[in-house]
Amino acid sequence: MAITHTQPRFSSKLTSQCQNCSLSALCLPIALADEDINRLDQIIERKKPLKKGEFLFRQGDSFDSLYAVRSGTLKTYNITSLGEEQITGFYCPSELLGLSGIDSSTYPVSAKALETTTVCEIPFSHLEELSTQIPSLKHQIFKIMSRKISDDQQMMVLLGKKNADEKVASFLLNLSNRFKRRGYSASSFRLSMSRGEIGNYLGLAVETVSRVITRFQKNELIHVDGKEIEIVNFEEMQKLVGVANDCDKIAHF
Amino acid sequence: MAITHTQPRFSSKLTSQCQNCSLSALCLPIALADEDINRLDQIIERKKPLKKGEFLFRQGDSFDSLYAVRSGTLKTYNITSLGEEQITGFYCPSELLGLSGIDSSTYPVSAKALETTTVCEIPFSHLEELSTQIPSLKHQIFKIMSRKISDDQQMMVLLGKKNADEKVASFLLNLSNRFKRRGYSASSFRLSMSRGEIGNYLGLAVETVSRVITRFQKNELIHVDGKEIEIVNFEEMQKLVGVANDCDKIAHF
DNA sequence: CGGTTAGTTGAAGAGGCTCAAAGCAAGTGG
DNA sequence: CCACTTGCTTTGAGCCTCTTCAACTAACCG
Repeated sequence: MAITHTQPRFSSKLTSQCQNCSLSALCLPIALADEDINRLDQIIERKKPLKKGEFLFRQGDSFDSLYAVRSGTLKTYNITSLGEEQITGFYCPSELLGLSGIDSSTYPVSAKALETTTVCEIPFSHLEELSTQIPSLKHQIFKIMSRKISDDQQMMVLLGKKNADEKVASFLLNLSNRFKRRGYSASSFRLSMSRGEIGNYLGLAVETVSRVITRFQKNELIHVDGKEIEIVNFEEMQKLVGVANDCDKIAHF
Repeated sequence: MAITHTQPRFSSKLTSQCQNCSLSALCLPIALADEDINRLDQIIERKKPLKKGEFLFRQGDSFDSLYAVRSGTLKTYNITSLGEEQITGFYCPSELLGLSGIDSSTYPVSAKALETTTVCEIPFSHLEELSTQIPSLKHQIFKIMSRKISDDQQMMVLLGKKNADEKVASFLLNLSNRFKRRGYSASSFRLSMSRGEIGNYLGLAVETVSRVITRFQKNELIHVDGKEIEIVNFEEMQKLVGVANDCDKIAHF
């Protein structure tokens, strides 16, 4: 489990790892009192980094923990009856994964690192126990799960109603917003997933993704260099998406 | 709010409405002790029936309550930037709706009755409070939300990867399973939604839905009479879906 | 290096959409 | 009780978007 808790736990001077963490404002501890953060901090295990391609958990593994991404990126996916992979989400730093495992006591998806990735493991039984003692923590969990539900429903709209251009534009703007939230550039970032994974996620063929991205570049909406993306014309991109989607959603977070 | 609580509340002889409700095994109270069910029962308001087309709540309304369907059916949908409706779910008796509103304090979708419908209103602040006192209730809420998340992800797979036949077959088998769970026939049921609404939900044109259903009937997979559906050949239907989807998911419930 | 994987580009084809029209059921008013 | 409206469903025909198949390039790695 490789935890490095060398500091006395309830010292009022020495802060917990959660308090030091640059993601704490986005992650679970939001709106918790200092002493509560310390209690949460105690149940969290910092795991050693995953290398690209390694599993955090596999579809069918028994569910024990939620995970918060500290650095890197993961994808979750499940294997369809035909043996093909279907990606259900990408996870960036500060984002929580594993929520879908609570119900069935096994993870219904696999989680794999797209690059070197570190996570905080949050044993769910401890979290649940702690949430009994800290109502605001429980509230926070409800909110996070609720948000996941409405985000997924936006994704359903995207998959059901949008064409290839709209899908790719939505995807890029969504990533842009997620980077922005944690203080990185909204206009310039690196895709940690392949074109194939983007297509899989968006319900498009690889070739279509490639063509759309190339066309966006020709029309000077974005600038592309391999996995490096720069969004040049935000207005046009948002017009493509239909303005009212991802951006609004991120705004009220 | 038109509640008809004529019985003394904590009598050990007179059971609560939740206990009498035929849906209690499927709804929230599952796994609660009798006295806890009574406490839950107290915060629940039975609302007067909604007529077809009436709103339970509207996109943007302030979020106060979850709702459990007692009878009838509802759809949830949101309005895209182009002003078109996008259906995000259908809700049958015993199913809970409103979960996506917890995060943002307003409902991100509208809920409209597809036929005469009655619901139980569960004020969320009360539920949350009660869940502090009853850990198993809190656990139950986590599970329900988690299940919603994994169901929605299955839906994303359906929308992203499946063709028209597979979508319609999945939809019908999913409904079949939901009817079965609450004791109705799995093979014979009535669609409370129009072809247009099915198409909207599945990301298909009305015409396509109509054609697929007609073809299923020709191939003797189902028998159709307007909104009445009878599934004749389950094996073939499940082959279409890919076997491993909805059915498995329902099985481990 | 040769081998492998990821990405791009072109051409052909299919699945589902759009448009248009007609059938059908339920309700409304004369 | 019938004519008319209204909304939902079905069916046909043509078109368009995206997929599939294939070839080619670039990058990466033992």
